[in-house]
Amino acid sequence: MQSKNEPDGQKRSFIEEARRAQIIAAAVQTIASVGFPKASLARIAATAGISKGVISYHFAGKDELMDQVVVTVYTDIAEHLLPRLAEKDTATDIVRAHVMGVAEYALANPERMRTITEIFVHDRDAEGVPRYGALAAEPLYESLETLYREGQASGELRAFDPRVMAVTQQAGIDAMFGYWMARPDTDLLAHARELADLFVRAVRPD
Amino acid sequence: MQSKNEPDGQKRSFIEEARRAQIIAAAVQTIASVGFPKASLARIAATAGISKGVISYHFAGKDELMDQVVVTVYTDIAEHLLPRLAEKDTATDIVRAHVMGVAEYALANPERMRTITEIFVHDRDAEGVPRYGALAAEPLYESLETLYREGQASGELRAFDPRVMAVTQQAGIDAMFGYWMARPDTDLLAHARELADLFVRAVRPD
DNA sequence: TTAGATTCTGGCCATGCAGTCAAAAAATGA
DNA sequence: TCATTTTTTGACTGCATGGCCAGAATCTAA
Repeated sequence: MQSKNEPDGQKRSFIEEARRAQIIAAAVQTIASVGFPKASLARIAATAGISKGVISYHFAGKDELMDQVVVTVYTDIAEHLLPRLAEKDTATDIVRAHVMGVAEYALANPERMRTITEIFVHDRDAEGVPRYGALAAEPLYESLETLYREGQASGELRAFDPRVMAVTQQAGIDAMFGYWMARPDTDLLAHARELADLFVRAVRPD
Repeated sequence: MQSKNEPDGQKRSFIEEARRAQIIAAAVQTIASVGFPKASLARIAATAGISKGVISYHFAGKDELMDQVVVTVYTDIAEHLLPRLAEKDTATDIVRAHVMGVAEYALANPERMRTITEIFVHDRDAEGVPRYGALAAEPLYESLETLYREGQASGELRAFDPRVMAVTQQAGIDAMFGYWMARPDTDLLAHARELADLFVRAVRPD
Protein backbone atom coordinates (compact mmCIF):
# COMPACT_ATOMS: atom_id res chain seq x y z
CA MET A 1 0.00 0.00 0.00
CA GLN A 2 1.22 3.48 -0.68
CA SER A 3 -1.70 5.63 0.27
CA LYS A 4 0.06 6.75 3.43
CA ASN A 5 2.80 8.64 1.65
CA GLU A 6 2.41 12.33 1.22
CA PRO A 7 3.97 13.97 -1.81
CA ASP A 8 7.23 13.75 0.12
CA GLY A 9 8.31 10.20 -0.66
CA GLN A 10 7.53 8.90 -4.11
CA LYS A 11 5.18 10.44 -6.63
CA ARG A 12 1.61 9.27 -6.49
CA SER A 13 0.41 6.70 -9.01
CA PHE A 14 -2.02 7.72 -11.74
CA ILE A 15 -4.89 5.70 -10.36
CA GLU A 16 -4.22 7.05 -6.88
CA GLU A 17 -4.43 10.63 -8.14
CA ALA A 18 -7.63 9.90 -10.04
CA ARG A 19 -9.30 8.37 -7.00
CA ARG A 20 -8.30 11.28 -4.81
CA ALA A 21 -9.74 13.72 -7.33
CA GLN A 22 -12.93 11.70 -7.55
CA ILE A 23 -13.32 11.60 -3.80
CA ILE A 24 -12.65 15.33 -3.47
CA ALA A 25 -15.30 16.01 -6.11
CA ALA A 26 -17.77 13.77 -4.29
CA ALA A 27 -17.03 15.59 -1.05
CA VAL A 28 -17.70 18.97 -2.67
CA GLN A 29 -20.97 17.76 -4.11
CA THR A 30 -22.10 16.12 -0.88
CA ILE A 31 -21.24 19.03 1.39
CA ALA A 32 -22.93 21.47 -0.96
CA SER A 33 -26.13 19.45 -1.06
CA VAL A 34 -26.58 18.26 2.53
CA GLY A 35 -24.32 20.64 4.47
CA PHE A 36 -21.13 19.89 6.35
CA PRO A 37 -22.63 18.35 9.50
CA LYS A 38 -24.50 15.68 7.54
CA ALA A 39 -21.70 15.00 5.07
CA SER A 40 -20.30 11.88 6.72
CA LEU A 41 -17.62 9.77 5.10
CA ALA A 42 -20.28 7.14 4.43
CA ARG A 43 -22.39 9.71 2.59
CA ILE A 44 -19.48 11.03 0.57
CA ALA A 45 -18.56 7.46 -0.36
CA ALA A 46 -22.14 6.81 -1.44
CA THR A 47 -22.05 9.92 -3.64
CA ALA A 48 -18.88 8.63 -5.26
CA GLY A 49 -20.36 5.14 -5.58
CA ILE A 50 -17.57 3.53 -3.63
CA SER A 51 -17.10 1.81 -0.31
CA LYS A 52 -16.36 3.89 2.74
CA GLY A 53 -13.04 2.20 3.34
CA VAL A 54 -11.67 3.57 0.07
CA ILE A 55 -11.64 7.06 1.50
CA SER A 56 -9.69 5.89 4.51
CA TYR A 57 -7.32 4.11 2.18
CA HIS A 58 -6.56 7.17 0.06
CA PHE A 59 -6.73 9.85 2.75
CA ALA A 60 -5.25 9.86 6.22
CA GLY A 61 -8.64 10.84 7.60
CA LYS A 62 -11.51 13.26 7.24
CA ASP A 63 -9.24 16.14 8.14
CA GLU A 64 -6.89 15.50 5.25
CA LEU A 65 -9.81 15.17 2.88
CA MET A 66 -11.26 18.50 3.99
CA ASP A 67 -7.86 20.13 3.67
CA GLN A 68 -7.61 18.90 0.09
CA VAL A 69 -11.10 20.17 -0.71
CA VAL A 70 -10.18 23.59 0.63
CA VAL A 71 -6.92 23.70 -1.31
CA THR A 72 -8.65 22.61 -4.49
CA VAL A 73 -11.42 25.20 -4.30
CA TYR A 74 -9.13 28.01 -3.13
CA THR A 75 -6.75 27.40 -5.99
CA ASP A 76 -9.69 27.50 -8.35
CA ILE A 77 -10.95 30.81 -6.97
CA ALA A 78 -7.49 32.33 -7.09
CA GLU A 79 -7.13 31.32 -10.74
CA HIS A 80 -10.35 33.13 -11.54
CA LEU A 81 -9.69 36.19 -9.44
CA LEU A 82 -6.01 37.06 -9.70
CA PRO A 83 -5.88 37.76 -13.45
CA ARG A 84 -8.82 40.12 -13.13
CA LEU A 85 -7.17 42.06 -10.35
CA ALA A 86 -3.80 42.18 -12.09
CA GLU A 87 -5.13 44.18 -15.00
CA LYS A 88 -6.44 47.00 -12.81
CA ASP A 89 -4.36 50.02 -11.89
CA THR A 90 -6.04 51.98 -9.14
CA ALA A 91 -6.96 50.73 -5.67
CA THR A 92 -10.56 51.72 -6.33
CA ASP A 93 -10.71 49.61 -9.45
CA ILE A 94 -9.17 46.66 -7.64
CA VAL A 95 -11.70 46.88 -4.82
CA ARG A 96 -14.48 46.89 -7.39
CA ALA A 97 -12.95 44.02 -9.35
CA HIS A 98 -12.54 42.02 -6.16
CA VAL A 99 -16.19 42.30 -5.20
CA MET A 100 -17.40 41.65 -8.73
CA GLY A 101 -14.95 38.80 -9.31
CA VAL A 102 -16.10 36.85 -6.30
CA ALA A 103 -19.72 37.36 -7.29
CA GLU A 104 -19.02 36.09 -10.80
CA TYR A 105 -17.22 33.08 -9.44
CA ALA A 106 -20.05 32.28 -7.05
CA LEU A 107 -22.58 32.58 -9.84
CA ALA A 108 -20.61 30.14 -11.97
CA ASN A 109 -19.59 27.77 -9.15
CA PRO A 110 -22.21 27.87 -6.42
CA GLU A 111 -21.42 24.32 -5.31
CA ARG A 112 -17.77 25.03 -4.61
CA MET A 113 -18.57 28.32 -2.99
CA ARG A 114 -21.13 26.80 -0.68
CA THR A 115 -18.85 23.91 0.19
CA ILE A 116 -15.94 26.07 1.21
CA THR A 117 -18.23 28.24 3.30
CA GLU A 118 -19.64 25.17 5.02
CA ILE A 119 -16.20 23.82 5.81
CA PHE A 120 -14.93 27.14 7.14
CA VAL A 121 -17.92 27.58 9.36
CA HIS A 122 -18.40 24.04 10.63
CA ASP A 123 -15.16 22.10 10.55
CA ARG A 124 -13.73 21.80 14.06
CA ASP A 125 -11.15 19.57 15.66
CA ALA A 126 -11.84 17.08 18.43
CA GLU A 127 -11.61 19.80 21.07
CA GLY A 128 -14.15 21.95 19.29
CA VAL A 129 -11.66 24.51 17.98
CA PRO A 130 -12.40 25.69 14.43
CA ARG A 131 -9.97 24.11 11.97
CA TYR A 132 -10.22 27.13 9.66
CA GLY A 133 -10.74 29.99 12.00
CA ALA A 134 -9.59 33.55 11.91
CA LEU A 135 -6.22 32.27 10.78
CA ALA A 136 -7.55 31.16 7.41
CA ALA A 137 -8.72 34.69 6.61
CA GLU A 138 -5.48 36.30 7.69
CA PRO A 139 -3.66 36.16 4.32
CA LEU A 140 -6.76 37.59 2.69
CA TYR A 141 -6.92 40.44 5.18
CA GLU A 142 -3.25 41.13 4.68
CA SER A 143 -3.46 41.46 0.93
CA LEU A 144 -6.48 43.76 1.15
CA GLU A 145 -4.67 45.74 3.82
CA THR A 146 -1.63 46.17 1.60
CA LEU A 147 -3.84 47.35 -1.22
CA TYR A 148 -5.46 49.97 0.99
CA ARG A 149 -2.18 51.18 2.40
CA GLU A 150 -0.80 51.75 -1.06
CA GLY A 151 -3.92 53.66 -2.03
CA GLN A 152 -3.60 55.76 1.10
CA ALA A 153 0.08 56.44 0.47
CA SER A 154 -0.67 57.68 -3.04
CA GLY A 155 -3.48 59.87 -1.78
CA GLU A 156 -6.10 57.97 -3.74
CA LEU A 157 -7.80 56.80 -0.57
CA ARG A 158 -8.68 58.60 2.64
CA ALA A 159 -7.17 57.74 6.01
CA PHE A 160 -8.93 54.81 7.68
CA ASP A 161 -8.01 51.65 9.57
CA PRO A 162 -7.11 49.21 6.79
CA ARG A 163 -7.66 46.17 8.96
CA VAL A 164 -11.24 47.12 9.81
CA MET A 165 -11.90 47.91 6.16
CA ALA A 166 -10.48 44.54 5.08
CA VAL A 167 -12.51 42.60 7.64
CA THR A 168 -15.64 44.49 6.65
CA GLN A 169 -15.16 44.13 2.92
CA GLN A 170 -14.64 40.40 3.27
CA ALA A 171 -17.68 40.18 5.56
CA GLY A 172 -19.79 42.08 3.06
CA ILE A 173 -18.80 39.68 0.30
CA ASP A 174 -19.48 36.61 2.44
CA ALA A 175 -22.84 37.99 3.48
CA MET A 176 -23.72 38.74 -0.13
CA PHE A 177 -23.12 35.12 -1.00
CA GLY A 178 -25.00 33.83 2.04
CA TYR A 179 -27.96 36.06 1.25
CA TRP A 180 -28.04 34.84 -2.32
CA MET A 181 -27.81 31.20 -1.21
CA ALA A 182 -30.83 31.70 1.04
CA ARG A 183 -32.72 33.67 -1.61
CA PRO A 184 -31.57 32.47 -5.02
CA ASP A 185 -34.10 34.72 -6.75
CA THR A 186 -32.15 37.84 -5.91
CA ASP A 187 -29.78 39.40 -8.43
CA LEU A 188 -26.30 38.56 -7.21
CA LEU A 189 -24.48 40.81 -9.66
CA ALA A 190 -26.70 43.76 -8.82
CA HIS A 191 -25.95 43.16 -5.16
CA ALA A 192 -22.25 43.03 -6.01
CA ARG A 193 -22.42 46.35 -7.86
CA GLU A 194 -24.14 48.00 -4.90
CA LEU A 195 -21.57 46.52 -2.56
CA ALA A 196 -18.69 47.75 -4.69
CA ASP A 197 -20.19 51.25 -4.72
CA LEU A 198 -20.59 51.10 -0.99
CA PHE A 199 -16.92 50.38 -0.43
CA VAL A 200 -15.69 52.80 -3.03
CA ARG A 201 -17.55 55.54 -1.18
CA ALA A 202 -16.21 54.30 2.13
CA VAL A 203 -12.59 54.54 1.07
CA ARG A 204 -12.47 57.65 -1.11
CA PRO A 205 -11.30 60.99 0.29
CA ASP A 206 -13.88 63.52 1.45
CA MET B 1 -46.34 16.58 35.74
CA GLN B 2 -46.87 19.93 34.16
CA SER B 3 -43.66 20.52 32.29
CA LYS B 4 -45.36 19.82 28.98
CA ASN B 5 -47.64 22.83 29.13
CA GLU B 6 -46.60 25.96 27.32
CA PRO B 7 -47.71 29.29 28.76
CA ASP B 8 -51.10 28.55 27.17
CA GLY B 9 -52.75 26.44 29.86
CA GLN B 10 -51.98 27.30 33.45
CA LYS B 11 -49.23 29.57 34.65
CA ARG B 12 -45.92 27.89 35.39
CA SER B 13 -45.01 27.14 38.98
CA PHE B 14 -42.33 29.14 40.73
CA ILE B 15 -39.88 26.25 40.91
CA GLU B 16 -40.53 25.40 37.29
CA GLU B 17 -39.67 28.92 36.22
CA ALA B 18 -36.53 28.95 38.34
CA ARG B 19 -35.31 25.65 36.92
CA ARG B 20 -35.92 26.79 33.36
CA ALA B 21 -33.97 29.97 33.98
CA GLN B 22 -31.15 27.98 35.56
CA ILE B 23 -30.99 25.56 32.65
CA ILE B 24 -31.04 28.40 30.11
CA ALA B 25 -28.18 30.07 31.95
CA ALA B 26 -26.22 26.82 32.01
CA ALA B 27 -26.83 26.40 28.28
CA VAL B 28 -25.52 29.91 27.57
CA GLN B 29 -22.43 29.29 29.64
CA THR B 30 -21.75 25.88 28.13
CA ILE B 31 -22.24 26.92 24.52
CA ALA B 32 -20.04 29.97 25.00
CA SER B 33 -17.23 27.93 26.48
CA VAL B 34 -17.17 24.76 24.37
CA GLY B 35 -19.09 25.80 21.26
CA PHE B 36 -22.46 24.61 20.04
CA PRO B 37 -21.42 21.25 18.56
CA LYS B 38 -19.91 20.07 21.83
CA ALA B 39 -22.65 21.50 24.03
CA SER B 40 -24.62 18.30 24.53
CA LEU B 41 -27.52 18.05 26.92
CA ALA B 42 -25.31 15.96 29.20
CA ARG B 43 -22.72 18.72 29.26
CA ILE B 44 -25.27 21.46 29.89
CA ALA B 45 -26.72 19.39 32.72
CA ALA B 46 -23.24 18.94 34.19
CA THR B 47 -22.69 22.71 34.05
CA ALA B 48 -25.94 23.21 35.93
CA GLY B 49 -25.04 20.44 38.39
CA ILE B 50 -28.21 18.50 37.66
CA SER B 51 -29.14 15.22 36.04
CA LYS B 52 -29.66 15.12 32.31
CA GLY B 53 -33.25 14.01 32.67
CA VAL B 54 -34.19 17.29 34.33
CA ILE B 55 -33.71 19.12 31.07
CA SER B 56 -35.99 16.69 29.29
CA TYR B 57 -38.49 17.15 32.07
CA HIS B 58 -38.62 20.94 31.86
CA PHE B 59 -38.14 21.36 28.11
CA ALA B 60 -39.78 19.51 25.26
CA GLY B 61 -36.34 18.86 23.79
CA LYS B 62 -33.11 20.48 22.78
CA ASP B 63 -34.90 22.57 20.18
CA GLU B 64 -37.17 24.20 22.73
CA LEU B 65 -34.22 24.89 25.00
CA MET B 66 -32.30 26.59 22.18
CA ASP B 67 -35.36 28.63 21.27
CA GLN B 68 -35.61 29.86 24.83
CA VAL B 69 -31.92 30.75 24.91
CA VAL B 70 -32.33 32.77 21.73
CA VAL B 71 -35.41 34.57 23.02
CA THR B 72 -33.71 35.34 26.31
CA VAL B 73 -30.58 36.78 24.76
CA TYR B 74 -32.41 38.65 22.03
CA THR B 75 -34.70 40.28 24.53
CA ASP B 76 -31.66 41.30 26.53
CA ILE B 77 -29.95 42.84 23.52
CA ALA B 78 -33.08 44.69 22.51
CA GLU B 79 -33.42 46.13 26.01
CA HIS B 80 -29.91 47.49 25.76
CA LEU B 81 -30.14 48.75 22.22
CA LEU B 82 -33.61 50.20 21.69
CA PRO B 83 -33.42 53.01 24.28
CA ARG B 84 -30.15 54.18 22.76
CA LEU B 85 -31.59 54.30 19.29
CA ALA B 86 -34.79 56.00 20.42
CA GLU B 87 -33.00 59.10 21.63
CA LYS B 88 -31.35 59.76 18.26
CA ASP B 89 -32.96 61.91 15.63
CA THR B 90 -31.13 61.53 12.34
CA ALA B 91 -30.62 58.32 10.37
CA THR B 92 -26.88 58.91 10.50
CA ASP B 93 -26.90 59.08 14.28
CA ILE B 94 -29.01 55.96 14.50
CA VAL B 95 -26.64 54.01 12.27
CA ARG B 96 -23.76 55.09 14.46
CA ALA B 97 -25.64 54.27 17.66
CA HIS B 98 -26.56 50.87 16.30
CA VAL B 99 -22.96 49.89 15.57
CA MET B 100 -21.68 51.30 18.84
CA GLY B 101 -24.54 49.84 20.85
CA VAL B 102 -23.91 46.30 19.68
CA ALA B 103 -20.20 46.69 20.38
CA GLU B 104 -20.91 47.92 23.90
CA TYR B 105 -23.26 45.05 24.51
CA ALA B 106 -20.73 42.52 23.22
CA LEU B 107 -18.04 43.99 25.43
CA ALA B 108 -20.28 43.70 28.48
CA ASN B 109 -21.83 40.33 27.57
CA PRO B 110 -19.38 38.33 25.49
CA GLU B 111 -20.82 35.02 26.68
CA ARG B 112 -24.32 35.78 25.50
CA MET B 113 -23.08 37.25 22.26
CA ARG B 114 -20.95 34.24 21.46
CA THR B 115 -23.73 31.84 22.39
CA ILE B 116 -26.28 33.40 20.12
CA THR B 117 -23.78 33.45 17.27
CA GLU B 118 -22.99 29.77 17.83
CA ILE B 119 -26.65 28.82 17.81
CA PHE B 120 -27.43 30.83 14.68
CA VAL B 121 -24.52 29.32 12.82
CA HIS B 122 -24.71 25.71 13.97
CA ASP B 123 -28.22 24.80 15.02
CA ARG B 124 -29.87 22.69 12.33
CA ASP B 125 -32.89 20.42 12.26
CA ALA B 126 -32.79 16.69 11.59
CA GLU B 127 -32.71 17.26 7.84
CA GLY B 128 -29.72 19.58 8.11
CA VAL B 129 -31.69 22.78 7.45
CA PRO B 130 -30.56 25.73 9.61
CA ARG B 131 -33.08 26.38 12.38
CA TYR B 132 -32.19 30.08 12.42
CA GLY B 133 -31.34 30.83 8.85
CA ALA B 134 -31.86 33.87 6.73
CA LEU B 135 -35.32 34.12 8.24
CA ALA B 136 -34.00 35.06 11.65
CA ALA B 137 -32.21 38.10 10.26
CA GLU B 138 -35.20 39.26 8.24
CA PRO B 139 -36.82 41.46 10.92
CA LEU B 140 -33.44 43.06 11.54
CA TYR B 141 -32.98 43.75 7.86
CA GLU B 142 -36.44 45.21 7.64
CA SER B 143 -35.97 47.68 10.46
CA LEU B 144 -32.64 48.86 9.07
CA GLU B 145 -34.24 49.11 5.65
CA THR B 146 -37.03 51.28 7.01
CA LEU B 147 -34.50 53.52 8.68
CA TYR B 148 -32.60 53.97 5.44
CA ARG B 149 -35.72 54.64 3.41
CA GLU B 150 -36.78 57.38 5.76
CA GLY B 151 -33.35 58.93 5.54
CA GLN B 152 -33.49 58.76 1.79
CA ALA B 153 -36.96 60.30 1.69
CA SER B 154 -35.81 63.23 3.79
CA GLY B 155 -32.75 63.72 1.61
CA GLU B 156 -30.39 63.00 4.48
CA LEU B 157 -29.08 59.87 2.74
CA ARG B 158 -28.11 59.22 -0.87
CA ALA B 159 -29.90 56.78 -3.14
CA PHE B 160 -28.74 53.19 -2.60
CA ASP B 161 -30.27 49.76 -2.29
CA PRO B 162 -31.44 49.67 1.35
CA ARG B 163 -31.50 45.89 1.47
CA VAL B 164 -27.89 45.54 0.41
CA MET B 165 -26.89 48.22 2.89
CA ALA B 166 -28.78 46.46 5.69
CA VAL B 167 -27.26 43.07 4.91
CA THR B 168 -23.80 44.61 4.74
CA GLN B 169 -24.12 46.65 7.91
CA GLN B 170 -25.27 43.60 9.85
CA ALA B 171 -22.44 41.54 8.32
CA GLY B 172 -19.91 44.18 9.29
CA ILE B 173 -21.14 44.11 12.88
CA ASP B 174 -21.10 40.32 13.04
CA ALA B 175 -17.61 40.22 11.58
CA MET B 176 -16.42 42.82 14.06
CA PHE B 177 -17.56 40.61 16.87
CA GLY B 178 -16.09 37.46 15.34
CA TYR B 179 -12.78 39.18 14.79
CA TRP B 180 -12.70 40.36 18.37
CA MET B 181 -13.58 36.88 19.66
CA ALA B 182 -10.66 35.43 17.73
CA ARG B 183 -8.30 38.23 18.78
CA PRO B 184 -9.45 39.52 22.16
CA ASP B 185 -6.49 41.89 22.33
CA THR B 186 -7.95 44.17 19.68
CA ASP B 187 -9.88 47.30 20.65
CA LEU B 188 -13.51 46.48 19.98
CA LEU B 189 -14.79 50.01 20.50
CA ALA B 190 -12.16 51.46 18.17
CA HIS B 191 -13.22 48.91 15.57
CA ALA B 192 -16.84 49.93 16.12
CA ARG B 193 -16.01 53.62 15.62
CA GLU B 194 -14.21 52.86 12.37
CA LEU B 195 -17.11 50.72 11.25
CA ALA B 196 -19.63 53.44 12.05
CA ASP B 197 -17.56 55.96 10.07
CA LEU B 198 -17.41 53.52 7.18
CA PHE B 199 -21.16 53.25 6.97
CA VAL B 200 -21.83 56.91 7.55
CA ARG B 201 -19.65 57.64 4.53
CA ALA B 202 -21.36 54.91 2.55
CA VAL B 203 -24.84 56.35 3.04
CA ARG B 204 -24.32 60.10 2.91
CA PRO B 205 -25.00 62.07 -0.26
CA ASP B 206 -22.10 62.95 -2.56
C1' DT C 1 -49.26 11.40 59.71
C1' DT C 2 -50.18 10.17 55.25
C1' DA C 3 -51.82 10.09 50.43
C1' DG C 4 -51.03 12.11 46.20
C1' DA C 5 -48.62 15.09 43.06
C1' DT C 6 -44.33 16.96 41.53
C1' DT C 7 -39.60 16.69 40.61
C1' DC C 8 -35.31 14.27 40.04
C1' DT C 9 -32.02 10.43 39.18
C1' DG C 10 -29.30 7.37 36.59
C1' DG C 11 -29.35 3.84 33.58
C1' DC C 12 -31.04 2.41 29.07
C1' DC C 13 -31.95 2.57 23.96
C1' DA C 14 -31.48 3.38 19.06
C1' DT C 15 -28.85 6.01 15.98
C1' DG C 16 -24.95 7.83 13.64
C1' DC C 17 -20.20 8.70 13.51
C1' DA C 18 -14.80 8.04 12.10
C1' DG C 19 -11.75 4.84 11.78
C1' DT C 20 -9.98 -0.30 11.50
C1' DC C 21 -9.30 -4.70 9.56
C1' DA C 22 -9.28 -9.41 7.51
C1' DA C 23 -10.43 -11.14 3.52
C1' DA C 24 -11.74 -10.76 -1.35
C1' DA C 25 -10.95 -8.83 -5.79
C1' DA C 26 -8.28 -6.71 -9.25
C1' DA C 27 -4.11 -5.30 -11.33
C1' DT C 28 0.68 -6.18 -12.34
C1' DG C 29 4.55 -8.39 -14.16
C1' DA C 30 7.66 -12.32 -14.64
C1' DT D 1 0.12 -19.04 -15.96
C1' DC D 2 0.75 -17.73 -11.43
C1' DA D 3 2.85 -15.22 -7.56
C1' DT D 4 2.97 -10.71 -5.72
C1' DT D 5 1.26 -6.22 -4.89
C1' DT D 6 -2.38 -2.80 -4.94
C1' DT D 7 -6.98 -1.73 -4.22
C1' DT D 8 -11.68 -2.51 -2.58
C1' DT D 9 -15.24 -4.36 0.27
C1' DG D 10 -18.32 -4.56 4.13
C1' DA D 11 -18.51 -5.89 8.67
C1' DC D 12 -16.91 -4.41 13.09
C1' DT D 13 -15.24 -1.36 17.14
C1' DG D 14 -15.68 2.19 20.32
C1' DC D 15 -17.74 6.36 21.27
C1' DA D 16 -21.12 10.21 21.67
C1' DT D 17 -25.58 11.81 21.12
C1' DG D 18 -30.85 12.96 22.24
C1' DG D 19 -34.46 11.11 24.18
C1' DC D 20 -36.95 7.83 27.33
C1' DC D 21 -38.52 5.86 31.58
C1' DA D 22 -39.10 3.15 36.09
C1' DG D 23 -38.37 4.04 40.39
C1' DA D 24 -36.78 7.08 44.12
C1' DA D 25 -36.93 11.35 46.51
C1' DT D 26 -39.19 15.48 47.72
C1' DC D 27 -42.87 18.53 48.37
C1' DT D 28 -47.81 19.73 49.40
C1' DA D 29 -51.98 19.68 51.65
C1' DA D 30 -55.52 17.46 54.23
